[in-house]
Amino acid sequence: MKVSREQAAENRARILEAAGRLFRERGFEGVSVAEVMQAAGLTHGGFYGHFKSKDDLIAKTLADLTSRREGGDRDLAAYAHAYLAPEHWKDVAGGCPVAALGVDTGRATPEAKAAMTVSLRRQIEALSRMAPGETAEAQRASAIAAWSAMVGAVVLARMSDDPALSEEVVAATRAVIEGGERG
Amino acid sequence: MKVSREQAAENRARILEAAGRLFRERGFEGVSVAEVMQAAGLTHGGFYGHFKSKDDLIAKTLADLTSRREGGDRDLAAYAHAYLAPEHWKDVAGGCPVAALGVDTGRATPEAKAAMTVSLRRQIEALSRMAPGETAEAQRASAIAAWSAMVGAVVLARMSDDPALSEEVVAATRAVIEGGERG
DNA sequence: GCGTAAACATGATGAGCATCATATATCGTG
DNA sequence: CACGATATATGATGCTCATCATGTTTACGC
Repeated sequence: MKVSREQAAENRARILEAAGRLFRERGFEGVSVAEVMQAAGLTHGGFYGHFKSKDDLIAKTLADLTSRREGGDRDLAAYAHAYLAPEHWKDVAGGCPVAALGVDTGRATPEAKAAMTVSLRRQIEALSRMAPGETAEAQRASAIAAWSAMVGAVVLARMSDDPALSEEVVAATRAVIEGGERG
Repeated sequence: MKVSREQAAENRARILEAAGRLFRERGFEGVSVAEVMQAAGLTHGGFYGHFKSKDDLIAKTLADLTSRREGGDRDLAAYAHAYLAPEHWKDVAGGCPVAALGVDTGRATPEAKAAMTVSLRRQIEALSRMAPGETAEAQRASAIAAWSAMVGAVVLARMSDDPALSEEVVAATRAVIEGGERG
C-alpha cells in the first residue's frame, strides 16, 4: 500500500535509524537488508524504493550517523571523559560510529570511505579547537593523537572479555589525555 | 588422498596462514571457508578434518596470529615509530591483528575474544616495560594510552580515503607518543 | 606387507542472501 | 472525484555459504 509523502520520509528515516543501530552492533556484513527492514517495521521488498542497493544504504547510513554531531564546546578533557564513560563505550549500537564501523568502512565502497573521511576531518577540526598547544599545529597534533587514543581505547575495551581490563584500558587512556591537557 | 603426518601439519599451518591474511583483509564475515582452503591450496571439503567449524578456525587463527610476537626490547618511541610506519599500517593483510580484527573480535565468539584478551594483556605488559614513568602504575598507564593511540591511529588512517590525511593522522599520533616519552 | 584409519576430494544439502518483477493500495493532483 | 504516480507487500530468482556424507587414496602401526 502507498503511504503519505510525509509517512514515506519517516519510513526512510526509520530504515536509516535501524540500519545505524544494527550495523554498529554487527558490522555491515553481519546484517541483512531484510533484518534492517523488519527492524524498521517494513517488509524487505520495499527497500529498493528507498535505496539503490545495500552498499548505497551503507553509505547513506554513515552519512546520516556522522551528521548528527552532539558535541558541545567543552575542552578536550571533558570530551574524552564523556567519550570514555561506560555509558558511551559500552553502547555499541548507539555509540560512536567510528569506533564501531571504522574498520568495516576500510573494507567498504569508496562512497562509504568518503562519508567517513568527511566526518574525520570535521572531528579533527572540532577537537583542535578544544585542544591545548602554543600553535595551531600543536593543537591539531594533540587533537589527532587524542582522537586516535579515544577510538583505540574503545576498540580495545570492546575486544576484551575481562570487564576489569576493559575498564582499566579506558581509565588509563582517559587519565593520560586529561594529564596531557595541562601540557 | 592421505598425506604424511608431517604434510598434514604443514597443511594445517598453511590454512591458518591463509586465514590470517584473508581475515585481516576482509574480516571474518567477508571470507568463506572455501576461499581460505583455496588460498591454502586445498579443496573446501577437507577443512572439517582440521577444524570443528568456521568459528573454531577464527579462534585458532587469532591465537596463532597473536602468538607470533616479533617485538624487540626497544623503547616505546621506537616501537610506535615502527608500528606507525607506512610499511606496517598500510599492510592490512600482514599487519597488526588487533587493528585489523579487534572490532570483528568484539562481535565474535567468547573463544575468539578470549584469545585476543590474552594478547592484549601480554601487549600491555610488554609495552609497560618500555614506557616512561616514575612508578610501575604510571608506566602501565602510559603504555595503555600509547597502545590505544597506535591502534586508533591505524584504524583512522585506513578508514580515510585521503592519503594525506591518513599520513597526518599517523604522523601526529607518532609525534605525540614520542613527545610524551620524555615526560 | 596388511589392514585400518587418517587426510583429502567430490559433490550434495539446506539455509540465507541481495535483488527484482509484479501486484495492490492509496496519496496528491488536476 | 477520477486518474496517474508511487510506497509497500508478496513472492520469486539465482547465488553463495557452512556443513556434512561419501568416496578414494595412502601413510603407518602391527
